Amino acid sequence: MSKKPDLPQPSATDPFADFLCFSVYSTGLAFNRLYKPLLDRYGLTYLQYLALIALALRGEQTVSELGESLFLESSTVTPLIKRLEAAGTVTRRRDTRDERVVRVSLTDRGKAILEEARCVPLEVMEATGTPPEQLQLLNEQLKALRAKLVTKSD
Amino acid sequence: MSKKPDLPQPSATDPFADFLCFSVYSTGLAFNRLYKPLLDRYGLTYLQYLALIALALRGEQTVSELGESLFLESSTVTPLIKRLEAAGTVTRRRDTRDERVVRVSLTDRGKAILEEARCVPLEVMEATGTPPEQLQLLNEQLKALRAKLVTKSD
DNA sequence: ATCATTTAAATCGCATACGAGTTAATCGTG
DNA sequence: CACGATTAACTCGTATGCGATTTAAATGAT
Repeated sequence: MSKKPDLPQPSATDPFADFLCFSVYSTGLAFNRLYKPLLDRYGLTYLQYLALIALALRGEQTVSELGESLFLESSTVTPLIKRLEAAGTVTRRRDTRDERVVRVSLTDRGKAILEEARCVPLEVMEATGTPPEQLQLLNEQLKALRAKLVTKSD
Repeated sequence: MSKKPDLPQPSATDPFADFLCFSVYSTGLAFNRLYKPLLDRYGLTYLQYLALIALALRGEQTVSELGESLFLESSTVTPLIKRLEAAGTVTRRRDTRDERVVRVSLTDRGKAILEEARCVPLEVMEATGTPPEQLQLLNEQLKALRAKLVTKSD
């Protein structure tokens, strides 16, 4: 009677694993844990590292723009960049045209640290033991999903 | 001359977007933001909600086991479950056999709240506007990636 | 020009997150 | 059974994260 065979039902024994939001969440934690000891050597946290990368690749940005780059609110970005400033890796300076905006840019020291840490993401990607094209595909899927989620939360 | 055409090179103009770890990170933030207002009605944070789900689907767990379920350290789980206990959604009780371990379980109130919030994940999944089978595929890829990352960070 | 509105950044309170270290209970080996 | 080693949970300090509010500056409508 065409009864359904036992297809490789991914997690029949553990329905908790089937929450996509949880997989995204916990994979993020796993990335964080893998990066942490590698970045410790440069005195950077995971988020601080991402912020420096964003500044390196996109250039000087206002606090708001950096928030958009990192998908963070200004209430998170402000203390973040203050710590980076204290560490001497970025500069904050008020726009003379519009005193409300603060422009953030990498210092030479920030650039130098990024240069030293150049190999870190490669190490992490190799640690995944997954072919690059597959990682790239996953990245594209996640970006598409993120785009949908962002529009739904305004 | 079979010159490569302009294939849809995903992010030729924005290399920052090509960090898989960042896509995972920011998609997690996007999920959190989408869930937050929906869970507010039940007095739950995103993590508290995930913890209740884990307890509902896997049953009573020790603090360590719940940490493994959620991929969290005990230093995160302990305050989390204390807040849930204060809210009356879980109980903490010392194992009589081994006074070191604390067993966590859902209260009736916790179960009732989960029941009320039953529709939330569906709402979120619908908000993605993505076919379920595609979400399922993405979930499997992420779980595989997470497994690799976890083994590398011990 | 004045004053309500808007806007950018910062501030505040709360809840994650983790590593390092602590405490208390159990285990293991003699 | 004694006692060092291990283990489970907890505590503490630091760094995210966000929503709500605040502050200060720029805008805009009359």
